[in-house]
Amino acid sequence: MEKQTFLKKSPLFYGIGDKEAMLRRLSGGEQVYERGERILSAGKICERIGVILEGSADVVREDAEGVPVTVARIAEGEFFAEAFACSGRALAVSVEAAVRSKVLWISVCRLFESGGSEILANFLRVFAQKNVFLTERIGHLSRHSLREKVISYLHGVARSAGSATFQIPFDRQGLADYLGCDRSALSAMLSRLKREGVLDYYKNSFRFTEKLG
Amino acid sequence: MEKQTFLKKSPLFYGIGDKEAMLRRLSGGEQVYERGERILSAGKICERIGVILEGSADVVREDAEGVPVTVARIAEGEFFAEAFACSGRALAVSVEAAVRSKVLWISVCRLFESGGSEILANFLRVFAQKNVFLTERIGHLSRHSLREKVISYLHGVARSAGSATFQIPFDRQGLADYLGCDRSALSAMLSRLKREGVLDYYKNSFRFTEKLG
DNA sequence: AAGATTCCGTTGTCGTTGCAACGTAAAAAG
DNA sequence: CTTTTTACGTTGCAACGACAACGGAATCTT
Repeated sequence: MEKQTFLKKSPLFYGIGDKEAMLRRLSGGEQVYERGERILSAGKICERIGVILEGSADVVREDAEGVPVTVARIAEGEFFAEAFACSGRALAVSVEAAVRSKVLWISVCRLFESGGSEILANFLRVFAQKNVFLTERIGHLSRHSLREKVISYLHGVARSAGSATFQIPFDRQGLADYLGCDRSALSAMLSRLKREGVLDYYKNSFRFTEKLG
Repeated sequence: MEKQTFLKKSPLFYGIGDKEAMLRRLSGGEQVYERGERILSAGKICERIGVILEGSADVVREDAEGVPVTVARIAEGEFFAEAFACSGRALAVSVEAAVRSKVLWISVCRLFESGGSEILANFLRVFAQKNVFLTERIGHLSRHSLREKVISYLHGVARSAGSATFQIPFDRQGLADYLGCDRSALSAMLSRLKREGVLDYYKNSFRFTEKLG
């Protein structure tokens, strides 16, 4: 992805007149990382937001026993470390290049000091939206049984779609990760709900058989 | 809490020269709500951020069966609806006054249009920090067993404290809610970890007996 | 001081779910 | 077309955890 493409498509730069000039004001440089190379290390303070222009990167968290676990993948055009950089908190995760990747860095202090109100407003909107998504996911994860987790999630999607028929953006493994459960347990619960007549589904298309809350 | 106290203490107005003038620019008015009165309704678009100047409010979410569940309480000096208002998304929750309460409203469009860079940067920092907290909680909630949830959480606190001895800001029920589990199951797990020699604790004071990851 | 209330740990039961293993179907690679 | 890989569902099992109920300790109230 070219820098121009990113500038054009990213909500961070939406409505900014001279996007390239703005990026020059905010730029913290570009850098290429080889496959497997460490981009950011947990525990460090990061003062830049990273944008993946080419390639992809893995977010790695160390669990309690010190075993590294990949918790997310950053794809082309997406960014990372934004919350840590903007809040000034130490990184809780590390980031590694999954393949040879080009990263565009955005300096947070320049954003705060020489960025305009428009771009700050854009960042605020993006953060607020992410906030809503995270809170939503917490709502599902907080349920005490798998059945409730699944129904809570599917109802949420149905409500967003405004219809009892809807599609989900996950495959089974992805949904299991999102809901913090086992894939096979999820499959079993889905077919149980189908058997009970609550749901019907085929692949990623779902339909609530009963009335919608 | 007086408006001046809020302005002085809130990170939203940190470093703003004339805080009162800024608030006048952003103000969406003040309003008093009686105990039990609906402040915001799920499904609506909200264009203001609410600040509780006096009293407290409950955040109520409707579960899949339509049963209202209180998911959080907003205390004096805290704010609510900020993520929905700033992202422009419809409210996923309702807010009701827990007691007779006074709410200060902050207009988001004025924040975006006539607010300065400084205050936008403050909001951005606050959102980013909340983002980090939410992500942290998701990390704990995503674990597949209660044992892992508890250890993940406690290790996180220990790491923040930089010591194997630390205090937690929850009572047992509060921690159970945070981790999405049953209180008695949590108690049982804690005493099991103590019995196994992993942990030691008394009330809210904890200590890891083994090495810290 | 006595009673009421809250908080916490324990126990027992039963449904649940993580986990490993397997089979099938579809998709991708060759 | 054949082989390989990936995605899903199913099953069995053992461990787990939600839930209810209880008792004790500490705190608050009167």
